[in-house]
Amino acid sequence: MDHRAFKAALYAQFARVGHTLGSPKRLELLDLLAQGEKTVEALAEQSATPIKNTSAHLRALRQAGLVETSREGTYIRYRLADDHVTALVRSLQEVSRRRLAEVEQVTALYLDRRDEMEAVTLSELRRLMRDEAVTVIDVRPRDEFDAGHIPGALSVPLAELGRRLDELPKRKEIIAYCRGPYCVYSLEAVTLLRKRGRRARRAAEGLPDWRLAGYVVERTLAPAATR
Amino acid sequence: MDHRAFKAALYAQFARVGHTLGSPKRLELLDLLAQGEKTVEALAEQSATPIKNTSAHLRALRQAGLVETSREGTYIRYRLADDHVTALVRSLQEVSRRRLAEVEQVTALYLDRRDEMEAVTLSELRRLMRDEAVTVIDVRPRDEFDAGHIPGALSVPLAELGRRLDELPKRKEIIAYCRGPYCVYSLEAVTLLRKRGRRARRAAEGLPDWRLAGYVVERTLAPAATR
DNA sequence: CCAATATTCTATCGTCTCATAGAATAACGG
DNA sequence: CCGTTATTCTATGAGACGATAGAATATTGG
Repeated sequence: MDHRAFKAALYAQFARVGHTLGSPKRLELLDLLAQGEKTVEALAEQSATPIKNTSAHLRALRQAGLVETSREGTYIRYRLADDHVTALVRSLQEVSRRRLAEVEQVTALYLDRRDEMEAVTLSELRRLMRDEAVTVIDVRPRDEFDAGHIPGALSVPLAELGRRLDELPKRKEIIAYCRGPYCVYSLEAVTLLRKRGRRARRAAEGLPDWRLAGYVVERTLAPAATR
Repeated sequence: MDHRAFKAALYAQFARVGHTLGSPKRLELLDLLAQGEKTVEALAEQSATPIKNTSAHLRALRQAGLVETSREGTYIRYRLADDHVTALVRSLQEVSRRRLAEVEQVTALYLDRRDEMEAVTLSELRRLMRDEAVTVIDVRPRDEFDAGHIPGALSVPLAELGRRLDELPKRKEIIAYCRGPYCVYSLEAVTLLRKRGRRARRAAEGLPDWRLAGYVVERTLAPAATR
């Protein structure tokens, strides 16, 4: 085996992984899976994609070694193969953000820029929590909270936030976090909270980023209901 | 613009970058560019690809925002858009390595496993250099050395190593580094050095990784000859 | 302004990929 | 062991992509 053949084989393998990152749906699935393992059904619903397509994409991801499966009754659960996959996806997003003006345009259309400016970094958040200066809420679906959350955070899924406002202290500032830098749950939570007269900001990143930063992640013991 | 449309647009942009990572040649070009800027001609030669193909791939990379160009006389120089791109490529390689048994098989065919075991990590290397315990040689082509190298390292391109052995101290251990974890220059250098009775090891990673680790990189002032 | 050089642009053909439909498989509940 | 549910496998047509050939562009030097 000579130089060229070696290089070609090597880069062919890298490209195999790279190729699976070339589809919007697959990237969305990876982002969802970064929140914790999920069934095909849940992934299909949360990505608004037919189950058959979802299954096909998941197969591609598995063949590239990015995700793994395990069976639980008639359900099959998918999860990321390891944290390096999360890091890879985030790295891709980071490069995209810096390089593609389009992403800025797209996000500007949806995300209010002022909210972004006020976002709390994870290290700041950590300090604020240590000082008990803030109330932190996790506005993701409950199963994602159960699969892993910031210790001390309250699970208040976005859908429940409106009717559970009383549970939250009135004075302390509230920090909402969700899936990641491009997840809009925390943004909507902040908007709602402010409308109701609370002081609130969003975290700049989400739970997967917290994990990647090496901070402690807590799990709810009783395994979550599916979904 | 609603949730789904926003997400779709966002992930479409990420996928645009991801897609360009799906071709072996493009990944190879990115790896080469991580060593410093190069002309199309140099890239074509070093990747053993026709210029036309190289140009086409470079165009794809530029459209995705991963590389930038500048003109210098009749030559056009390409360079990575920023260090995040290097990090992305390394992240991809890391995930590939962990996940694809094939990469291990491929590398095992070419890289001698024992050499890998003895590789010096960059932080170790840094310590050894501080103590002046080793001689460090950069076995990449000289233009890559000029574009950026470990301070204190000697430029000894692999092709010149055989006839320049006298320049290297006889007692001190020699550490060779090159382009990155999968570059074979340093491996071949170590093999040659040992054959000639020197104590030698390779660095586990290359110059781009040194840069990413945040260590100081030195440049040769007189801009290198092309190539 | 013309020739030479480096590079890109445009167009073509074969190949790969995607979405998706229909059939198949695997585990559970009765 | 049979029906049900969750999921995968197989097959197919439309479209996208890669390698590459030929024409075009931009800069330099005369």
